[in-house]
Amino acid sequence: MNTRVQLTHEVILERETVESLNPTQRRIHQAAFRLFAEKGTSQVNVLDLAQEAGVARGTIYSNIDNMESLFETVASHLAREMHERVNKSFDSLSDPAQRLANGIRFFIRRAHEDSKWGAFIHKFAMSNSSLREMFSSQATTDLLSGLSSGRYTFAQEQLLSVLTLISSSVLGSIFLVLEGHKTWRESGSDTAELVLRALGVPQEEARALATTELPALPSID
Amino acid sequence: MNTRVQLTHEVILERETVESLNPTQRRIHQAAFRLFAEKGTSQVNVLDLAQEAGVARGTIYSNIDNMESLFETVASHLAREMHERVNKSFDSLSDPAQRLANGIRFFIRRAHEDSKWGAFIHKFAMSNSSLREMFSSQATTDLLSGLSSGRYTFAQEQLLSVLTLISSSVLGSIFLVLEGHKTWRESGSDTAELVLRALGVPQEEARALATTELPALPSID
DNA sequence: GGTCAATTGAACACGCGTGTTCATTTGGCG
DNA sequence: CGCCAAATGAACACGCGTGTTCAATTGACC
Repeated sequence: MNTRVQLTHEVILERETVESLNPTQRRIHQAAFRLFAEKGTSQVNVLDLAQEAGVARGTIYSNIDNMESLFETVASHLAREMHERVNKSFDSLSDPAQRLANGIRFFIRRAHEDSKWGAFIHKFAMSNSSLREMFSSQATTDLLSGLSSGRYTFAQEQLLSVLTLISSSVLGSIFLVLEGHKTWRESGSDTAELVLRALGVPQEEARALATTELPALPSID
Repeated sequence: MNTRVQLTHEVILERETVESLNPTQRRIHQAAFRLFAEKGTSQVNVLDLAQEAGVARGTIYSNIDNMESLFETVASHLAREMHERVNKSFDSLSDPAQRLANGIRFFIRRAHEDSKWGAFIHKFAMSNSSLREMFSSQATTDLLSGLSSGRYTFAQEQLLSVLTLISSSVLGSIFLVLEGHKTWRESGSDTAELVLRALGVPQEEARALATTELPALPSID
């Protein structure tokens, strides 16, 4: 029972029937999220999961198929949730450069505020397709509109390289914050500024865009 | 029996007595390198390793202590080898921006030429300290000298963020190449150009520096 | 109070990987 | 040829995780 949702730039994410999760399943999924973030997929076993969820081992088996699909569900749920909240926040912003700067900083701030979330993203953003799509669908639209409005100065053929630069530096920055080597403010502003400069935004302007007051992430519904 | 080696910028790598590896141990280490690259640390078991090395299971146990130290040895050997070769190539280059561009492209080209190497770097560059040090020690010197010569225009306090941007975008680019989404030439030049622009190098100059003929990596001894 | 679905937790069989031991074989070298 | 260190591979005990079954318990709801 899945419905398909068309996103801004020909990227498709599956909408899971999250609503159909009963309380027990929700606890299991939340526990799984924490464990995956801490230990990585291959290190999470059923017993740990049961204990973390405060549930008996048998309950796990009667509520999930296997670890793999559980992980997939958790990851795509995460991707969808973040994607929607960021998009919602973008409703009030038209400047693609400002949106990009804010997007970058949203991710980095959230990794700071919820280190489990940050760890999860950092571990799986490259290997999981839902998360990868979240990153690229988020940025592609704004990159293209920024290009055509002359705000960015890179070649169309470099789009994929630019996308990769953006997502990987966000991940690197999240890592920096998680390890405590930088505050999220510094790391977020620095990364946003550097990325904008790479795209052709003049230094002073890039700095300004990267250091505005960052609004709170809207919640969904 | 380890000797310490002082690198250019107060970064220390251990010199293993690689020479002391007998032929059997060398085969085991090389097999381990391949398996770690393919499957990740936690998925390599003794039986697989023995088969890949063309050796009996008992031989593994009498030649290594455990997987963990084996991995550590392999990783730091890799870091040292690459570090030395890149450094050697830099002997003939004085421009920090040209060195940085070439360094970035060396990594990406090598990942293409030896996909096992690329996979290993991509998997472990962030989590292994030897590999992390290789990245940062490689770049820090040139970043600082480029800063003081006015070639780069970023703030000293952003050094760590810049280092992170560089290493993570190289990793992202390696991923792109490994997945076959881009050729190493495009991906390498794009990444080098984008990074230089982020540091303040004007677009045309950045493009030129990122598209020069890339020399072969020197071999060591 | 009775019903029923969900949860519990113990028991079981199974596979896989570890690390050790050891009798046997191999192959290089004096 | 004989020596000896290294390599072999089978056997063993062990721990851990899986996935299944099932009788007993819980607790929400009518």
